[in-house]
Amino acid sequence: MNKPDTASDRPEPPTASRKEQQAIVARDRIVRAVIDCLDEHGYAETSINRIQEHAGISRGALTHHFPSKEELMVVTAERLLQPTLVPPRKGSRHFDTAEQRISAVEADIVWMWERLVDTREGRALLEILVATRTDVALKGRISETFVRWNRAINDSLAANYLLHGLAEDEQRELWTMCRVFLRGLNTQSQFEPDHHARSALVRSFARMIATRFV
Amino acid sequence: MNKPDTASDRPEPPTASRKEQQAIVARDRIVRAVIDCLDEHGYAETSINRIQEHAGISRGALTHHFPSKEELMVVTAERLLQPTLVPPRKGSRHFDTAEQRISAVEADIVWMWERLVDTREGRALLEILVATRTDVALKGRISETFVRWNRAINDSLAANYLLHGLAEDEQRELWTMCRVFLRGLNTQSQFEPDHHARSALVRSFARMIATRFV
DNA sequence: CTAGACAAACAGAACGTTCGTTCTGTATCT
DNA sequence: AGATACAGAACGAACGTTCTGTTTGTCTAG
Repeated sequence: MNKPDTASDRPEPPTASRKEQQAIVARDRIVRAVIDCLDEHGYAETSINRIQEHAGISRGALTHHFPSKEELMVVTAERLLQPTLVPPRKGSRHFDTAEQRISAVEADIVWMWERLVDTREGRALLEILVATRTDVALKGRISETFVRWNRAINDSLAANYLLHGLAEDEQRELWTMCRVFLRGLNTQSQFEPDHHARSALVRSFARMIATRFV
Repeated sequence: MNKPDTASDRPEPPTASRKEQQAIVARDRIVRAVIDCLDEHGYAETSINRIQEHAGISRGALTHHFPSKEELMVVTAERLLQPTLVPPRKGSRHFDTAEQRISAVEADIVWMWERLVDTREGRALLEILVATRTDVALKGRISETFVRWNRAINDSLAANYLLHGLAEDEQRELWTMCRVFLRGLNTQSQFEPDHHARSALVRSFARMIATRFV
């Protein structure tokens, strides 16, 4: 119990013995299965049985790596928040004209939608988010992670755009609006089944937000 | 099975016999219990047992009125979409100045958040929406209802604001953005637990949207 | 270098609980 | 009388957890 903190998910910190690597691979397979199941069947129907079958792993192996379902969801949530959630910088971020800056922001918002939100991972995260709202045990385990992530992502995004004309608070607010909107759009498919219509909505929204970046 | 279509939820169409009223009251109690359970415990934990206990009704009575859980969710979803989801008209909707119009739209968006989305009913609807995404049986029963509601609500909102300077398509798009944003905000509490911060975000968003109503 | 103790990885049976549904029976209104 | 409202027991299936084995690397004493 004197290990660093949580179990390591990254391939090799110092060295990884064969047994450790084996465990890492298994844990990875399981977490991926959880993400797939959440996306395909939703939180309510993501049972241990289903995860086990989808991961192609025995019941014993699953319970060995994750003693409880709660543990499974906590680790999955952390995994889903792990990737860099900031659009990649393409060249310099110093823009000469306002129109250049607007286009860049617009493209980044569309990128967020296509690469982060409207994906297996994005939908899986939504399932966990909604479930966490009412599951007090789960909330106690990961709510702090969510709050910290929220602060970190706002800082990263603000740092990504060097604007002197717009207060940092306002920038953070605009990016928060983006995330909220895109998350809401993940549930809009019930009302608007046409995928193109939703994409068009993203573009309109992106343009509206982008023009606020003076 | 030759009844109109679905069971009636409205109090009295022509006359209501004592037995009919009794049934209506029971059904209403049950649907309210479902809404409360969805809000408090989420979709996954809204079991028949819990609903029955919360409604203060026997198991037999529950299964008598709603033979299956799916039926229960369908009726609840229809109930949640039933109320007028358009802000009440306050006086005339003909505005002299642009600033008046902006203020009116802004106030209406805040009204939607406070009275429709950030409520028991709003959260319950979100639970059903998310569950419906992956539950094919449920989807088959209510997806058409969602689509029709979406069209109807856009028409109502557009009709509520007599604008000649803005194309109707653009108005519908703006209102859709509002609904998507507010729905997404219902899941934002995990990232931003401070209720005041979220309210402030609504006001900022409302102002941004309102200024688009030229 | 290797024998062997030990812990970790894995397999699967068994646990009690809860799920949603079905069934039989009783009271009440039409 | 007959249908409807209600009550509650009983059902098998599925849930998440706990348990007992078996295999397989790892580490150390000799």
